[in-house]
Amino acid sequence: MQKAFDPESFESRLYGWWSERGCFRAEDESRKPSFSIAMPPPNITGALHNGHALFVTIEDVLTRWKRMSGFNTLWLPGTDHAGIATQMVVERELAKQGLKRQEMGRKAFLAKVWEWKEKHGNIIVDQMKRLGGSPDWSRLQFTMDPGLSKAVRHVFVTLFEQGLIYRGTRIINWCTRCQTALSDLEVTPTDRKGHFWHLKYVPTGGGEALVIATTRPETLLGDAAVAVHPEDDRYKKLIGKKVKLPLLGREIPVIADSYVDREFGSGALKVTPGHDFNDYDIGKRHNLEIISVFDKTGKVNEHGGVYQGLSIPEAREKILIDLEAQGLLVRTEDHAHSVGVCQRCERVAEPMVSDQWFMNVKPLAEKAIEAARKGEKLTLEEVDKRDDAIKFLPEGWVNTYYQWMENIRDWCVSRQLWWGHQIPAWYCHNGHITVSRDDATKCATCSSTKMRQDDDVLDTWFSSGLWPFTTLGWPEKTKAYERFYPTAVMETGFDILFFWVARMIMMGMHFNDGKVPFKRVYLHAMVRDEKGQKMSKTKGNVIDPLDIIKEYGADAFRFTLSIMAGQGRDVKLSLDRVEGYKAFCNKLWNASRYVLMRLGHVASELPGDPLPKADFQKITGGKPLAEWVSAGRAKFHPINRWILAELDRTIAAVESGLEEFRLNESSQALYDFVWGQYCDWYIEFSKELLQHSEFISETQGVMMHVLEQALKLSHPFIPFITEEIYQHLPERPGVEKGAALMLATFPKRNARTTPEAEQAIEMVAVWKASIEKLRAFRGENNISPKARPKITYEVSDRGKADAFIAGVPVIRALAQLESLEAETGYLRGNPTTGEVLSGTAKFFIPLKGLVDVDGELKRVEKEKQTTLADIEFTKSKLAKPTFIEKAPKELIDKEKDKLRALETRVADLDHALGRLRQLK
RNA sequence: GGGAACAUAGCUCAGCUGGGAGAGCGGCGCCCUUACAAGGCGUAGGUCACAGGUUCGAUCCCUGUUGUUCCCACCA
Repeated sequence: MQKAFDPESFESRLYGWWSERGCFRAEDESRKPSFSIAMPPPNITGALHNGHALFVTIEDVLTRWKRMSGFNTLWLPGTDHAGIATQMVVERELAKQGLKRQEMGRKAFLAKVWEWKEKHGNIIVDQMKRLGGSPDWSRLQFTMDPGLSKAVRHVFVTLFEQGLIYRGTRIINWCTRCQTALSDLEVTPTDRKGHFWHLKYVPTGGGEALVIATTRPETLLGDAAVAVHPEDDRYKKLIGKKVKLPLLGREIPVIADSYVDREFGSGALKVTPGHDFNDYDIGKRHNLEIISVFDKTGKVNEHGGVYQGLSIPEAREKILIDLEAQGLLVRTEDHAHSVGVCQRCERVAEPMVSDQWFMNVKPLAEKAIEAARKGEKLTLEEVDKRDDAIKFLPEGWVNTYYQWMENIRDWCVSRQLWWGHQIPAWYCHNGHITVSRDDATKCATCSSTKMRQDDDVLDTWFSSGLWPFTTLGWPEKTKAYERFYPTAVMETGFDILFFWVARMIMMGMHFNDGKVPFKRVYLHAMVRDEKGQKMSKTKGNVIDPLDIIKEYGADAFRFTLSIMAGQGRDVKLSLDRVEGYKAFCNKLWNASRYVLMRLGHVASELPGDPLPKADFQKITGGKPLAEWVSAGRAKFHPINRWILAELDRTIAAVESGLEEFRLNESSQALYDFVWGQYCDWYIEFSKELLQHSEFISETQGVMMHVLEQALKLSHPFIPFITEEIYQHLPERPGVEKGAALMLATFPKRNARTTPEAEQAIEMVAVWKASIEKLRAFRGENNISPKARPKITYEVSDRGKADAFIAGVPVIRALAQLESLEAETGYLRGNPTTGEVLSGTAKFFIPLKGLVDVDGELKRVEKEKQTTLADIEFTKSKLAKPTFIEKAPKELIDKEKDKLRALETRVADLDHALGRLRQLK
């Protein structure tokens, strides 16, 4: 092993090695239980960002954990064609060569997109590999693969046959730049500074003009009426009368509708059914004419009179000038309001009336709500066992889901794009529609053979909504489908809860006999920068995950993401943290080197004390280490028993964290164990233990076993470094040479703590406390780390004498003492002796030449003060009659014991103070 | 307008349904001790946003206030 941890030297080598050995493969036929995750397919236009890194990490941790735990594990990867996004990227690319999609024609353009896809579509796949992701790449799917496309058609046609998909003329959101319809979700409300213009509408019969406020004066071209509230006394007499539309002079009626808010503006509303959602509804109620005045490119059409041909902003400007000139503009005020913009290009989305395909999702939504309601009442384990319930994690999201689902509206599924699944509907020259799974050549109504397929494609989310089952070969009843549907968990970002998760649940249940597509939904947080701001190119605060990997290694990055991915919390990515966890990897690396040296399998750099080369065949008598440990651990040295108990505790913590997707808890437990226990204490203890021949082989065995288990336990989080170290481990019974850690068995928690383990934990706790007290004494008194004092001890708790004495050698070693012997009366009472008390023992330290008396006086005085405060606090607690009456007995006894101990302590401190003062 | 989450050490966060607050980074001091200076040891630093309530006891449960963030919604 190299001396320094250098992730670049092994990451890509190991990934290739796993891949060659088929470590990522899931089996269609297997006796093992199944565990499956459908990967949220990244867009083919995407470059790996931190959101991807987070989901790859989380899903890979789960996948690797389940794989090692004996499951036939499928993590199914794929990519999404991402209709608008991809089409825009390719169009931009072509524009550089002076090419336009409209001029090329559909066929040639699509050929270019496919070409682009072949070239760039898998970049993100390679990037996911850099992170160590372990999906079954042999099953990689693309939303426009033939199988999936076939399934999409099947779904569309089936829904059409069921009357759930229909073609209709309705008001929809339209992007004049992308020139396509958008669903409600693809329009993002954005705060914009605008104006409120107050316009005059003059009644035809004369009289006072109506003043109407609008933020969009250009829409007056399409006004079909003016609406007032039926109870509004100001306008009552005008209802049924007509007013003259400014500029155009068309006469429009004044109607009464209770939708109008009397308090808002002037209380009169211009109604433009062709270009406003609410006005469209009002228009329906009053049978108003729908006048569309803008065309698909956002220009005024032939209904706009002299304004025809102007763009919307141009028309607005001109209209305002003209209104002003005619004295019809009463006043203008600033007005901040929210407008819907196209999610992709950020241009203001126009409500327009248009022919589109819609899906009635309400009936599907009801069942999807039902599944979540069931899941809410069940535990995670119960949900895992059935296929009709879904559990949300964090639970709070389920409310957001209900809110949307309960108010769901028909989904506009057609898009006026070329890149995507073309709608399987054909029109004959008589205008009949034929919807068909195969390319229609004959009209179903009139048998005409002059057929033309609908130009439109489906919303990208339509096909991704089918992802969890179409990727398994559905509608064919494939083995993969039988084995892996429903999937275990859907892990993705909350930002696509409605776009994707909700639709998968609806579609999944509808097309799979009510079986949910996944049993758990785990919504992870957003990755933000360290100040909590969204990362964006314009802010310039984007951290490229590939740069992080390059600088700190994939493992350190993964570990950072895991430990920061507390449920539902934002992940504030800070490079300081990544650096800290790289240090953790380095620690693990070096601890492993130490172990290998002590096993004699790596040339020791230590002068002298060569240890025998560990022969595990001999040490364990041919048994696998785990068996040898569980058979013999009760009789091991307390230090070995203790670290095994700590390991058990860690296994339990890691596992329970993983079960509930609390990756932060699992990784924190690993960190604490590896660094805080194994490295800081066990390895230090072992240096002493290995000096005693009777403990050498036992300690070598335990040291090796614990390292191996720790590597297994950490592997899902930090796969590369653990595999690399694992491959350096010496031969041992039960482990095939060259076996991959990735496919090793995940540690199982030990049944329960035995008395022997309890005893060892207690003993080691006493030793650690003694060492810490002695170190603190040295630190506070500025005793040089190089000094090796000779000190003595006296056991204060006779019952624990043996336990304490067994630890004397390690205390001596870790507290850097020349000697630690039983006090024989020589140091006690000597005015130059310092005393350190630690629970069960008292230490006597000759101070002469080591310490300055003033410093020590200060220290003791300070400790006395805090102890006195503690006594005060405890006394007052015990003095309360209500506490004595109502608090549990154990607690009261504990408090009383504590008080006694504190009082003894104060007496000792007074004693020490007296001595020190004498010394002065 | 409706809903949700959050507010704990200088910074980033733990604290898993109540019994005297923890970690990492940063700070300070000492040490290149034979796995690791990407290290070791020690140490400082908190009225757990604020105000009430429940309780013997509240960072934790309830109510309100303030602040931050997010989602949903048709106010022209």
